[in-house]
Amino acid sequence: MNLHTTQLVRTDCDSCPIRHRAVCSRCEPDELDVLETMKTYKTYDAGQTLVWAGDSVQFLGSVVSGVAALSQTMEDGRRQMVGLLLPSDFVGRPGREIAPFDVVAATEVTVCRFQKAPFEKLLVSTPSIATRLLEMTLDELDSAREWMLLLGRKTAREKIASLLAIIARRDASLRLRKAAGRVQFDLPLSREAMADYLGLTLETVSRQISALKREGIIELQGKRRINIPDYANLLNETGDDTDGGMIV
Amino acid sequence: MNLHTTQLVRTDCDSCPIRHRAVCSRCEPDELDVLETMKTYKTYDAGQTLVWAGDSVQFLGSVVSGVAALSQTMEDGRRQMVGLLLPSDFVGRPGREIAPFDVVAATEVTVCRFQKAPFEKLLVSTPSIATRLLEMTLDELDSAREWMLLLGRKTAREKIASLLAIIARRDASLRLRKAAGRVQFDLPLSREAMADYLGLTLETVSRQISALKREGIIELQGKRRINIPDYANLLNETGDDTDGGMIV
DNA sequence: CGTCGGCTTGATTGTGCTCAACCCGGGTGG
DNA sequence: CCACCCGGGTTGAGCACAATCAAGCCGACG
Repeated sequence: MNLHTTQLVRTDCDSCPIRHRAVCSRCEPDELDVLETMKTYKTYDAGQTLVWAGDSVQFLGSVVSGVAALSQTMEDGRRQMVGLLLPSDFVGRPGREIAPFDVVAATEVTVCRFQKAPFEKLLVSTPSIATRLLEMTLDELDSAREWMLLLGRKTAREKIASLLAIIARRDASLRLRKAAGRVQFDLPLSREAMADYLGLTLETVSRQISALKREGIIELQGKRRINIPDYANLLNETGDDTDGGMIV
Repeated sequence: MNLHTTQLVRTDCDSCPIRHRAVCSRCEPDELDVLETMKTYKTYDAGQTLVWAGDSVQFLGSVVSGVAALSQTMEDGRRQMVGLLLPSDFVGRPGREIAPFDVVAATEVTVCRFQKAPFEKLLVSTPSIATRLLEMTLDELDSAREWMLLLGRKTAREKIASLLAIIARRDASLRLRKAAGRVQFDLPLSREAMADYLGLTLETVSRQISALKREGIIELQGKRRINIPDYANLLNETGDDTDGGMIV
């Protein structure tokens, strides 16, 4: 479990990298002061489980850095990822005692955590947090529904292209640019994690990545570094409206 | 478009069948009075589209009776249903101008509607509505994630069994009973709608239903009336934890 | 140097899709 | 009243895409 890597730090909300996108993005300075006294940072190793499905939930919070995966496992071992938690995304749900899904760190992950009960009280008394959380939840619901189209109707090739396109766009927006023309980024997911997310086997993932590489739509440096000569070509392979109606 | 069937009615919230489950379930009498002045009922024919994806949203509201489907279509015609709206479910999302998905009546549907802008104002000033909406949205998000497991990892047979099990349970809960032993109900969906929901073709849906019938797990009276001799047997075919960990 | 985990590639299989014919019941018009 | 049509559903034959089973590659690390 590598507890030695777990850290407890406290930093200023003003200088927080996710300040403008997280649950607290609409908070007034005095509200932030309250949060500041409640929060604790914790960092998890890649592969560590933050929350087990079925366990009672101890804390809620925001992903500050790294990537975590929300997933579900059937008795016979079939697994499906049902959400990717990226920086600024919210972990846990107020008002529910038991966690419905596993939360696993895909990379090293740092979370800004709050005890569940105090945060729930805050939610009632602080509309700026409640409203933002509602907004974020509605966005996540839309993403989940987009993902349902991918899982139900897209081909393996389209699934891979869609995932790469989404990660590319997200990565671009993180450095405040628009994904277009030549783009490159690091995959935060292993082939197996991609398979779990896309509803495929890892062999199929590997084959489709090879195919896209063979056709020059993507280039690889090592296993994880992806280089896209022309983002538009990649979008053509996603099966989506090429003129950007996609939500995520 | 059968406009002649469209009705405008006004009824008392106290006697509303979805009073205890809808967005308004936590409202105080005075808050209900406000809603009462704002609401309008409208009934749609089966097959009618309540909202087109991409159009600007005119209203929000609750499904009072009937079943509506939320769905998405790709340019080449592939379609995926991404949500079923049943009585008490909320239609539309505050804070978004453009509808991301089509909303189509699967059966005749009656909706209790509010103009978007006034309702959004109410949302800010009335925590009992905002809180309830957050809770409902979180529940829907969980359901969507459950559905992702089905779409990504279940076999055609498991998909059909899961859908039937869910409808059976829902139907039972509507008449305040638990699904167990012998159960029967009407399918609110055509074979095609089932296929759209399950990420299958209608031929596969038909074949799997025939297979379940052949094996005595279900019985049919006509095309739509389903009779389940033993609900536990059906659950065995869903691929889920048989001891009821399922959410929906 | 050997091992191990993550990944790639190959051969084969099988589930669900496609294309196509047909059935059935209800509604319509001659 | 019957013939016809039409939409929804069923069934069949063949195929294709992704899963499965299996071997081997590559780089990191002890």
